[in-house]
Amino acid sequence: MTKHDDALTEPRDNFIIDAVAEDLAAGRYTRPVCTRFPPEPNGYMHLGHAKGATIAYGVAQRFGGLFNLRMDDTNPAAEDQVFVDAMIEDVAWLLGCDLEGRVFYASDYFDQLYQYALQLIDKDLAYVEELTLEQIREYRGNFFKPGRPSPWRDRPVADSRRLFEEMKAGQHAPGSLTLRAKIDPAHGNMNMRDPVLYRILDQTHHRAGPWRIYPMYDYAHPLSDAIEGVTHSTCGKEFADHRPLYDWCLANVDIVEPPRQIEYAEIGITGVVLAKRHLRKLVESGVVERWDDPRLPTVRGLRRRGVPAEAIVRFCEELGVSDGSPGSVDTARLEATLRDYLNAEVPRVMGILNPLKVTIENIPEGQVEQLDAPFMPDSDAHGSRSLPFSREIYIDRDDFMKDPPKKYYRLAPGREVRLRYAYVLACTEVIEDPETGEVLELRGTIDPDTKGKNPADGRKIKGTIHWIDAGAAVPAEVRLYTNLFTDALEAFDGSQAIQDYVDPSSLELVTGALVEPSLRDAKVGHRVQFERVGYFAVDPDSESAGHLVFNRTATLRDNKFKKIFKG
RNA sequence: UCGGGUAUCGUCUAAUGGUAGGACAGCGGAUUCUGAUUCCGCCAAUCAAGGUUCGAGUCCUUGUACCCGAACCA
Repeated sequence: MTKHDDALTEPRDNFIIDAVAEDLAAGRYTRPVCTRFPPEPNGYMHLGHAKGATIAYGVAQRFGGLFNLRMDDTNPAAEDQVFVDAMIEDVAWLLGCDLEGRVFYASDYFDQLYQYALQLIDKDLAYVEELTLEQIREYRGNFFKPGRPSPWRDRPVADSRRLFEEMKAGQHAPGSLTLRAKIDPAHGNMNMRDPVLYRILDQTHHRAGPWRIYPMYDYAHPLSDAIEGVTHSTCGKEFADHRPLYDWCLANVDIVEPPRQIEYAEIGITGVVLAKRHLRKLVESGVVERWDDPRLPTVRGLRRRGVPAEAIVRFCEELGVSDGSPGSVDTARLEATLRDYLNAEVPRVMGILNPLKVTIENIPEGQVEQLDAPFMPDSDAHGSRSLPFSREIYIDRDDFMKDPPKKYYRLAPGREVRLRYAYVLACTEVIEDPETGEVLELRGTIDPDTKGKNPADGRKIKGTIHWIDAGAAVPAEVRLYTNLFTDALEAFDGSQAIQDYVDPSSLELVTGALVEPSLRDAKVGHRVQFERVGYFAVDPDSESAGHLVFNRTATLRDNKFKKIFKG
């Protein structure tokens, strides 16, 4: 079922797995273990969803069971088919599976759900309410004040049944009537104070068609789980208070071996905003262009940035599942997992963000040497390519300094560096703009006896830099991303405008970059490491832009280098 | 003030009455034709107070702190 080799095969044991194992041992279910990921199709999938999907999928995998993707599409006012399609695509990509026909819709159960509601009415466990929204709220009380019974609570069963049928038939105005469970108006748990089961909506369902009554989450969810044969229904702890109602619904209609809801602690990520309304605000206000902006924590955004699905899944798994109180992990954790994956999997190439020309005076004009360079050092994993090398090359401006500090072991006047996979280069001359002092070009010589070996006289070359032959360099655009938000986000409590926390330099556009010739026909999505620079992926814009566009997926760690300049 | 939940290194997470462990972050060092990777080392925790027990992070009592909950949203 999965295409990911290592990531999902052996999820770590956790308290959910223990609970499922206990249920199995106790013989609670005669059907196979089945879990589900139940997004509402009213937005794009993000990291928070990814964790939920990973957990549910992992439990199913662990027990050789089934995994359902179910659209919790019970509120047509908020939902849309484009989100349904996007969600299916994202989940399939993330999990690396084709879902094998296991995509379901709560809206497909509307008829069955209606029948169950009739059962509740007939058992005098549900009644049709005539109170308005405001009245219901007032009657319900609050945390400190118990609710009191609705005057319609003891309406005869036959009346409720007739009214409910009329609601379905569209004979009552939206908001005029609801169906309520008859549980306990004064219950300590607010969810149990005669919760609304059905409301009338003047909406046609994007999938189910011309319905007029729509089930509420608390009613539709447990029954949808049961209808699908779900055994274990995982969700965030914010639903723990809903579990009694989940169980009540299942216990009072005609259902055997009811599914079991298990809540785990949702976890935040520092520096990341997941709330749908804030994400939407960022898109609508134009802070980011689209939902797949590589700075967004949406699955589409991460994917476009070059983050592999396996890395996301592994991140979710490494986080673990706990029933503790929810906290926040540092973004560094995501990056660590990402780098770990990329480091092991991605080919090395050379790319220059800010080119500086170097003329090598002891190479004759017109001479081109082909140098063999592996795509993965010390490994045959990706084979190798041939790099042209001639009199004119480019290096990165960051790799040259006129007046370098002591520990700077790259190029400087009179100093030597190793050109990666080539020769040792000495800088003999710096050509500057006489007015601005800007370095225009360097001249130097190579030591011809240093290909594949160190200088014979034993001198140590401490630095190695990347380069690209001037005649073969391919122009490219590079987009450098950092966190979308400034550190001020820490103080964000959800009430301010999220746009005010956006870091305007979170995207840096580099238009004059150069990449090595092996990348000329790189496909969209292709991931590489520009040696010494970072990890990059080819952006879809490459197809329309007429040149290669790379997104920086992650930087390389640079813990030692920082110190050279910061003392 | 009601209901539910949770307290373990800075962070996330193990330890199911028997050596408090791992990962991330941080800090040292070694190796390196990527200042990457890799390797080694260091730092660092059981919310508090009582109790049960040969033995408590785990069980009990009391207290404290934090999270969630008052849509005809999910």
